[in-house]
Amino acid sequence: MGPLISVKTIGRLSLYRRLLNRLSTSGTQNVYSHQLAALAGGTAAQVRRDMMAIGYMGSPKRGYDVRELIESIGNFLDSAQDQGVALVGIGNLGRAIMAYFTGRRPKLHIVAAFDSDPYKANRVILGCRCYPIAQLAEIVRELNITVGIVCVPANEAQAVADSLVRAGVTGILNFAPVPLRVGPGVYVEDIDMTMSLEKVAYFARTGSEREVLT
Amino acid sequence: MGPLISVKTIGRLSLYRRLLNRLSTSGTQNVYSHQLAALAGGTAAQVRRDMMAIGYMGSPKRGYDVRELIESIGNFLDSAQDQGVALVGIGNLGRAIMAYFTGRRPKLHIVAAFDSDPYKANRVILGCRCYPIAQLAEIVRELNITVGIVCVPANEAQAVADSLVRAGVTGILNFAPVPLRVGPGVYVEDIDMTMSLEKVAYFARTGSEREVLT
DNA sequence: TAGATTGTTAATCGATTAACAATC
DNA sequence: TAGATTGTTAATCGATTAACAATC
Repeated sequence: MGPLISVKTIGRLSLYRRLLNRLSTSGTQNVYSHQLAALAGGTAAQVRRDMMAIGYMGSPKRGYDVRELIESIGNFLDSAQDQGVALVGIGNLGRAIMAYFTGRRPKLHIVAAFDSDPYKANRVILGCRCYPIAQLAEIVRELNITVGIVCVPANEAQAVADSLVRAGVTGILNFAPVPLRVGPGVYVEDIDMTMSLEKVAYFARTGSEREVLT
Repeated sequence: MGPLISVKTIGRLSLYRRLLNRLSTSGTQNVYSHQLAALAGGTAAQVRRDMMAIGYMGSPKRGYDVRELIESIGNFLDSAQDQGVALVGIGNLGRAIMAYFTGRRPKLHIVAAFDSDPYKANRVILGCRCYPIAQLAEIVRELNITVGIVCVPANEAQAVADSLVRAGVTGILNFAPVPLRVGPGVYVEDIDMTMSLEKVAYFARTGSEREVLT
């Protein structure tokens, strides 16, 4: 059992790594907490706390070593073995997400896609095999898939989530515009684009002095 | 100047309204805080706090009136006039988002799209006129657009955001995998799908007892 | 009335911020 | 050394939770 790390910290680590990769390719070898904070849109103290949380120590003289830090974050975030991902719902959004994630992370692959529409199933999209949703449980078990991405309409989302969990999935990224209810062993991250757009529209209208709240 | 409401509350109101609309179409007339909380994945106390924040009062006997509550939330969230939205970046994700939001909210329309690729510009997608990015400032001002959606690659995102803000946009929904820096008068909501997927993969692997943290 | 739900206030909890000694 | 940055601890802040009187 590793150290206890919050959801927010895990998310920031993902962001830090991407920012560090960009720095690295442009030749930067060291970075100070306030520099990384400026890039990430946070505070220097928060960056240092996050680094302490994963047990990576900097030095007062040179800050953090970019290469070592990327590696330390990878030790935390990345799985040792390949992790399979299932995408459910191959509509516009599903296909865009498939294209977006393909080849982005070496250990994290979308290895199967599912759709209730038989015309969408039984083909190959971006190198990923698509199946009818009736085969979901079978394929998820067979391929040892642990992560699901839900891109189906709101009224199908809960049933899809239930099927995924029953088949052994323990983490779900949910794009359906409705919260999912799952058991205690399963982590769900909701991406609610409608909510986000309405928030933006609201604060675009009423001014951003309220942005400071929370 | 209306009452002070937090970003989180505004987001939840958006969710409540959608859930209430579903209840309404299925004939439900009243709802209790714990029922709405169960649907939204929150607590009853939180729902009641949110209702108090927008000044809508329930009754101990009948809880909240669904129809009135939908209307009260609308008074808060919705603009009196139409609000124009600009979408920048008409790749896979951009087109999916365009399809996703088209016709979803009566007062919130994507009225212009932009892309740096001339082959994508100067056409109509889903009823929305597309322009070369060179015309962004001009069109945004002309159409009084106040909300921008950024779907361009990471290395172009900050420049696009700067252009949008200069042209008068005061709210940005950012899908580019990099945080945007904007001045104080502008609200930015980041949707970082890579971060979200890595979080899900991490907690799918390490178990969800840590999910409780934060 | 009895009872569940409501609005409201006080207590708790966690995260952020500020302060500071240690380090290169 | 001087000085900026680091890890660490204490103070602050905000939100959530719990407790409770008021209401239909």
